[in-house]
Amino acid sequence: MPELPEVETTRRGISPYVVGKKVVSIIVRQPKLRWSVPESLHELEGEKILSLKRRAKYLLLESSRGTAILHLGMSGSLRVINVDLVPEKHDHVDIVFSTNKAIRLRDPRRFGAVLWTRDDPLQHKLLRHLGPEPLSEKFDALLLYTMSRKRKVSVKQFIMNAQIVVGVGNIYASESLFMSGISPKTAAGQISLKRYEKLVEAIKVVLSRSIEQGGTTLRDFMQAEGKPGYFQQQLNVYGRRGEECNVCGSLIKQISQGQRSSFYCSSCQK
DNA sequence: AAAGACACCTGTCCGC
DNA sequence: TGCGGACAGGTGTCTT
Repeated sequence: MPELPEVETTRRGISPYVVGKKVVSIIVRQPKLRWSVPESLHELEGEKILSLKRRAKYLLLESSRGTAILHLGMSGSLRVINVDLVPEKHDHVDIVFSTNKAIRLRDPRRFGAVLWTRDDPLQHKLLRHLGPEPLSEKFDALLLYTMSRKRKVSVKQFIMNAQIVVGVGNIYASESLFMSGISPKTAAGQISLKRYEKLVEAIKVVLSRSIEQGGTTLRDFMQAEGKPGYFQQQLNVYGRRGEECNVCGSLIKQISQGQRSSFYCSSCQK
């Protein structure tokens, strides 16, 4: 479900209910997520949340004793609720605050994660080797150009590789490639610096626009307060197989790359 | 080292 | 209308 814009939308939505608030309890109804929820997570109980940060698609709830690391996987969402709201089937974890509000993790497919670290979360095994944030200055055309030389992997899979750049998931990879006029099938190593400049600009524009719109709701993504995202109205190719290209009218194609669907316009993207 | 396949899990939608 | 199968917004791990 969530790519970077959806995770960032979630972070902004829950932030007022979390930062500076005291955790009174953590309820784990289903510990079997992607990894088992560790017992040590309860070290957060009694602690005040000092900050709520995002790195890639991970959310980091920092306290003086350690940091909870949350990931929403494919189907996870976080909602702000009143503590007495009856949990439903896939509501696996609640972090309850002294305000009588809680953040509730719902995740039907259970590809998400809730972890705990006492150390610098950025040095955690899962975060340590991540590439730059796409909306930071560290992410630029020269980086993509340099990292891609001699690489035969398709450009679409290349920009979805979190070691190269984080946060570009399946929707926004297709959308960014459309905006920059690059075919998803092109080998990463064959793309010029000039074209990577276009691609980097497109990734930044697509992601920031989506954040402004509250993310993309395809099926079930909801912001923390229950509203859907609105960016799906601006999708040019994702999920539009067989429909007319908004620019040239050709029919949008769908192919499979690395067992993920890619959507593109074969006349606008070369 | 890079690239590809597969794993994890449940819900929904498509085609017959 | 019902059913099986394909597919879904992610990513770590194993094999080649």
